[in-house]
Amino acid sequence: MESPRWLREEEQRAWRAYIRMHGQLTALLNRQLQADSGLSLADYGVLVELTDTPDGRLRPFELQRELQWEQSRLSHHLTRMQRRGLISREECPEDGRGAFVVLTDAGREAITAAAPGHVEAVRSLFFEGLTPEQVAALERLSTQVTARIETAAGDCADPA
Amino acid sequence: MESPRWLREEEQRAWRAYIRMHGQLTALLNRQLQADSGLSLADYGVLVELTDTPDGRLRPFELQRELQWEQSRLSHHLTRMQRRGLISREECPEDGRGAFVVLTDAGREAITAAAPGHVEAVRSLFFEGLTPEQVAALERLSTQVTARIETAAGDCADPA
DNA sequence: GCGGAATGGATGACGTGTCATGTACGTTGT
DNA sequence: ACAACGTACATGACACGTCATCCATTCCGC
Repeated sequence: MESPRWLREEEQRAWRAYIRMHGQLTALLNRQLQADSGLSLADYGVLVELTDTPDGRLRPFELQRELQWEQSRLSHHLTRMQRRGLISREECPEDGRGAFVVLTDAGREAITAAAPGHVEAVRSLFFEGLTPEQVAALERLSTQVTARIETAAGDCADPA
Repeated sequence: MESPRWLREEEQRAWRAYIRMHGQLTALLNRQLQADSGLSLADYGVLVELTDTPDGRLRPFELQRELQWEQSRLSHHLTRMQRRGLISREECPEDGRGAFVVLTDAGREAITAAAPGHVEAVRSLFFEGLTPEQVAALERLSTQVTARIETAAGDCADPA
């Protein structure tokens, strides 16, 4: 505790570069998506998950597991998407507490229209500047960190 | 345009892993910072910039350049930080339009108290899981992408 | 100097995210 | 059977971020 173990200089630089990169990247992606199709990245994520299921319907808790969102964030966001007609909610017969989130036709059209432009933006802003080795390294790095984070979070929630 | 050039599978995986990692990471860092010191990551960023100057004062547009924030976001955030007593605003003598953002004593105390815990969280959640090569690779990758993004953004703002 | 453009900054409206809490239903143990 | 607990989800309050817009001042060409 005496000396709080600052970051080494390379770590500082890497951290700042990373934070800056992510901020710029998501800002641009969000703007592109919003301008071209009226969707946010958050909307896009929800719609992708729904589109990935055969019948375009999921329980909120399944969506939550996939997106790794807070429950209340998801609930609020679904309310807003419902208001805009992108999804609808239905009751769940086999669990009186539960619900279903259902992709509407408008929702399916929106994601279908938005996807090509978004994918193209991700590619041109991000992947086209990287070598395959860098892409592989990024995946490894992200996976390692995520694993580390999840054990850390588990520790404080479930301290055996 | 005919076929919208989807991402390759490795890219898909890397992208999803990256998005997931970043979400979890910032969520945890934000929570830790908030719980331990009542600051958000945004507050922290502003206070760091101010602390990095000799007299703890900056023009808003300088802050904006460093943080790469939207101008109105900065303005709103400064208003909130001012309301909480972390900073104050002063008039700028040599430019009648301008202003100064000044670190208050409370602001300096807050960042001083918050920094060790935050740095430790960044280290333990992020850097301790990575090799020096990975850190270096991350910095290169981030720098490359940022450069790419900035030329792209420049292009559409200033199309010669 | 004067009119127009550019710059520094603030603000209101509105969508978004978090925390704390509420509610209703299911599950489990006795 | 019923109390206790857990799970699925919603909600209100409030902080945060973006967009469009506004105001004041400075800069620049004439």
